[in-house]
Amino acid sequence: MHVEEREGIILDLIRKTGFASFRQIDAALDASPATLRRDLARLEQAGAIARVHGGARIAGSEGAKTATYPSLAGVPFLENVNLNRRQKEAIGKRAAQLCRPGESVVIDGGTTTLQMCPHLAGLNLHVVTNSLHVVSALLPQAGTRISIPGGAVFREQNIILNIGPQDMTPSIYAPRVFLGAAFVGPQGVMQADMVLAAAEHQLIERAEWVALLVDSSKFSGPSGSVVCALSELDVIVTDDGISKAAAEMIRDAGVELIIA
Amino acid sequence: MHVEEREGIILDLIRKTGFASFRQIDAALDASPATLRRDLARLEQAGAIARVHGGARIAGSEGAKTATYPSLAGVPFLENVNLNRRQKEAIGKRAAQLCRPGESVVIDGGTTTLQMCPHLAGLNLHVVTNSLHVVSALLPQAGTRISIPGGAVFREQNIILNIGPQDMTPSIYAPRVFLGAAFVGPQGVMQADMVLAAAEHQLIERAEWVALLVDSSKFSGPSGSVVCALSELDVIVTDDGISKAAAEMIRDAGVELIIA
DNA sequence: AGTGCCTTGATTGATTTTGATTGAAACAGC
DNA sequence: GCTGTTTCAATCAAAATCAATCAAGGCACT
Repeated sequence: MHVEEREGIILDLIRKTGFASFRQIDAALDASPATLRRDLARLEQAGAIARVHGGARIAGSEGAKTATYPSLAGVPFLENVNLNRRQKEAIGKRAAQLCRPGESVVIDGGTTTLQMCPHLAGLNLHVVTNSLHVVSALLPQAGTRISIPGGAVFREQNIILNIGPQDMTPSIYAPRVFLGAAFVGPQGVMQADMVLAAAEHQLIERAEWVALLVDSSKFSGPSGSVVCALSELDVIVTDDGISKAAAEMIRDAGVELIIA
Repeated sequence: MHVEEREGIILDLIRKTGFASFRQIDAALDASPATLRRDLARLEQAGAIARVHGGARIAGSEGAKTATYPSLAGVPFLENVNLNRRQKEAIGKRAAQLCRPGESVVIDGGTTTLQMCPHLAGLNLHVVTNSLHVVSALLPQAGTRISIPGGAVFREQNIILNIGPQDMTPSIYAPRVFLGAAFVGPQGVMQADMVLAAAEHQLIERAEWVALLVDSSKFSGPSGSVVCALSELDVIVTDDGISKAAAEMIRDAGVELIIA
């Protein structure tokens, strides 16, 4: 565990709700309190956070004493990359095994689906994505063909979205889709924000097979904009932290459940 | 095992996740730590990576503190970026002045046109581009809208090219085009490679106004695939190294010549 | 073969990071 | 106010990492 890695996780923790107690940070990271305090001191020095007795909060939010809601809207999603990173990596690796060499797949944007990318080298896939992060991650893989839909770039979500009447051109259509999501509940798959929900809807509306990649924390939490119903999915890949109730809900909807 | 081979493996390792610890690198390569440290020092000197205690990460991504956009930093561009850099910067800056606030423009890929990007902040432009590098450069500019055509990503050139029958969707059409080129001669504007030539042809075929950005070295050299005739251009922006003969050729073709 | 140059690997000591300990400071309850 | 508990900061020793130096080996060229 290195300095930057720890600082990234700490920042993610703090940005998640605007505040993180020292105990939370200590529980999340495997390092001595002294080291964590030094990390906090560095981050404070850099102006990224403001320390208070017992924890730290986002710098520049002095006025907002009231609890801020966990909001993904407007927050560049890369900040969540380090959250539950271990699980996301496992899920991404497992999901990559679902790919068949040479086929065409759609990879949605999101921090979990992004973790598939390192494991796709050598499969000679044709990847269709609307995520600039995915494009960036796949560029070094010489054997992977990349196609993207045209449209406007939305910088908060770092996705490309065609908001006109046209949809993805048929020439870059791929039948199998790997989807990410912010929350999953009985109402279906959800995204934190309408733009993302619309983007994902574009991706799956003509799909023949849809896999959802989510870490188990996504099965509880606030809700958002509905992308699709659970029954529209074929597979869900998640980690072993999933509750029995959630697993049952998934099976009841007729969706295959894979624990990475 | 040669130097370049090792450096390539190290770079791949680092690009895989954006960071690689020294132990990982040491485990992956059969060379002494001293040699690997020398490799890292060279790569850092070249600006490809940034070393931190315990490892190294991609240059330009300042940890999780600021890395919010997908960065193409570290993605191989043409070696040309630093070639005639002074001139290219001047040309880019001058060409940016040709933009009118709020308008829609097309910016072609290439090392010269790329130099326009830093000067476009605040103009509230709508930029249409097929270059991933341009997208990357414009992402931090909050006021600049970015649109891209759909299609396949060509990694050598880092451009998006629609090779199907469809062309750029009308909704992201922009009438004024800033073009780059590899070579300019009496036969017209040329690119070193057919893919690039085809991409640029797509860009200008419906343009109402075309500016060509080239440093003066481009007026002599080998030729390539023709993109368009000189007479199809409206403006050429170049540096003061241009020869009298070339300047005359341009004026004879009825094209305005701007020396940056 | 001999020379000079470059790359590599090993050794050493310096620097950085880390975890534990201790005393000071802040907080909560009475 | 006062006291017990928690949190914080400073210090120190151990471990890890880094940089500098030097000798050995490879390669081109004479």
